[in-house]
Amino acid sequence: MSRPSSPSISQVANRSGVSKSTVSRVLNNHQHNFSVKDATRRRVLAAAAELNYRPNPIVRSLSAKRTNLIALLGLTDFGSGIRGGIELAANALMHRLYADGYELCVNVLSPREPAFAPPRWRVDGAIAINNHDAQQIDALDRSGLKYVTVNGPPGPHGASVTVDDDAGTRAAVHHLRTLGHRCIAYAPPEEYNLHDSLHRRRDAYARAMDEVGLAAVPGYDQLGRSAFDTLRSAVRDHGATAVIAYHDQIAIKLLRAAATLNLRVPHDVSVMCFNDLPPCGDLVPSLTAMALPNEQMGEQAAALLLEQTENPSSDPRHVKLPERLVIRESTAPPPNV
Amino acid sequence: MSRPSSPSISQVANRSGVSKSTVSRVLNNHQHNFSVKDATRRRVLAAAAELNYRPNPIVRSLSAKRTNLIALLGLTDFGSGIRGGIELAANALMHRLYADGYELCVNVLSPREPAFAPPRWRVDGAIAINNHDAQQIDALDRSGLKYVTVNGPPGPHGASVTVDDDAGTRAAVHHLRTLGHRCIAYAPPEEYNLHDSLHRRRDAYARAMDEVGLAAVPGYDQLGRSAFDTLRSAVRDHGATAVIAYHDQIAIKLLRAAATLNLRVPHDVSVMCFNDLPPCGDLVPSLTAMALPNEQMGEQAAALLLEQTENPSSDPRHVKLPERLVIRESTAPPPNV
DNA sequence: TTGAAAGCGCTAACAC
DNA sequence: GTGTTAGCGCTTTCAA
Repeated sequence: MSRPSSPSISQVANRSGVSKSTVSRVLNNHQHNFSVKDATRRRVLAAAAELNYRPNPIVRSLSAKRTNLIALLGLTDFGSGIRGGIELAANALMHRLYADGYELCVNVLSPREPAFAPPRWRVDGAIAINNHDAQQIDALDRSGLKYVTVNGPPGPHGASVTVDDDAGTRAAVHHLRTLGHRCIAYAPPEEYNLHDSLHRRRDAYARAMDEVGLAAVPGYDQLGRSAFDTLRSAVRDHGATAVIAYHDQIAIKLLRAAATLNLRVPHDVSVMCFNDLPPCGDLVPSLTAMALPNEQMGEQAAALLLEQTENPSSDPRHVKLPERLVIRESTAPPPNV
Repeated sequence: MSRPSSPSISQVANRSGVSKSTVSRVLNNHQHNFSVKDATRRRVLAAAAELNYRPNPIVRSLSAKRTNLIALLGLTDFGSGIRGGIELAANALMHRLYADGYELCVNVLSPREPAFAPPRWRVDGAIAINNHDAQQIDALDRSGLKYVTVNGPPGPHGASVTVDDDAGTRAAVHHLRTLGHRCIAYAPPEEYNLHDSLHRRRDAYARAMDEVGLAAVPGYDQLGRSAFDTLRSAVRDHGATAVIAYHDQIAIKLLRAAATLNLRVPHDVSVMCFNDLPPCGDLVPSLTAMALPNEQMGEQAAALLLEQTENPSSDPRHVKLPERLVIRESTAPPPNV
């Protein structure tokens, strides 16, 4: 309950024999209407270093115009033991922002807090990750804060970084078609989720199949079915020789379902998935995957946000990043070729 | 850059026609030296509700004695795309604290920030997750803050929740021994990490083998070797018929190594691992695992911390939670039985 | 080139 | 019962 003993700006001021204002101005490198004698600056910097002084970024935000704080929104829990690529994006993002002199602040975590509510302290911008729809970020959008959505639909006034699931799906279908497959199924996740990739990939599949003159295998739009049922229906009832899975987790279940059904992968049926995360490459057979550009998403998000905060009048940009086909063991020509 | 428009306590005060203090006292349910007319209380609550007022928890911590904030320390990045169980612990912890009226606050994230530095705003307690050693939490320990370490060694003045790797390892060896195995290897992770489980499990393995009169298979203490090399050496050079893996990730690589070496699991070699996380149960073969009590760790951590904060003179407690054997397909009697 | 003082949102000690 | 005021750590006017 005791006050954390980290040094305050007053202590630095005392130690260096100047006022708090001067300390603040020196440490923040103020140029406007301000200059210091070199000796003073050095004394201040020395005192700060000796005390290991670090300003409290949130207190600073009480009064400062610019805070160098970027809020990371959308983190309402720590994951469910199932990890997605978004962590990789968040890491890349953090490092990029840091390089530009910003810090990332994560909202206080509480089940009661709305997921994308702008923070209650002042920040220079916000990143909304994995928002399901545009409505979810309504409050953020109306706050006037500059923001970017990452891997979710953009809001009216924000920039966005998304992933080109359309092209990715087309490339996936193309890959399988080139191998000789003519009956290609799509496996939605076993469990509902609200992320828009759920619809995006499903619809992209239907479109891509249509484009190349193949019929979508029934069941592709059926949610809540087990991987086992999806695979059995696709292969046994509809003659599918390949399955594109919504993500790696469902693909792993498909591999197991195949084993149970005495189907060899890829000999009897090819399996591939979106999102190339561990352990995709280590499975037997290793999984062909449409890799998502996780790190690039983070970097782009940081870049787009900085554009906005540093040039407030610029129009928010929308970037769509390509996915990348990683061919491994789980896809091969169909049995009858 | 514009100030987020979230309402301040002054606005609530204006709207309800009372002073800020009264608003504060009503909303914080003060009892000591304070009572309100019911009409006033209702007006305040109504105004707060209408404005959707939420106090800024960090600003509150500037002056409040008690903040109802618990700091979560140790989160320096968002993960590496590889799942861990600690997220499950953190979730359980958050919900438990929330139920008791606390909120969790995550430090501002920055690569420059020391991992376990106590926050620079006032909190009622702290949780340090996955600390590697006691030294890492030195600053925290000296701060006088009440804290718990979760899944890491305790500090001199803090409570701790750990996992009984010793008993777990013994149970793993017992399981395999009961199946008939006499030559049981241990596979350390491919990549170095600093977490103390690295030594704990390795040493526990050596001890457990010793206790039942079996010889530890050489290589168990060799870090940085690939799963493939570990398995080949254990099976080919030393006749191992079973391998206990440090975690699920290395176990998955062992499965692949086995396939490459034309070893069937579990027919030729049994594989099991610590940490039962997805996709352990979905692999082919599904992995026998020593499950870690992730959620319980979180709950216990919250409980131990609350004990400390609510009864500051009580001695910090140390809880060690049991692991649980989950038998699946990847372990079976050795080939020659 | 620097300091004093006000103020950010909130709580707590002290009035009345 | 309720208001007034000081102060938490920091930045930013305004003065000098």
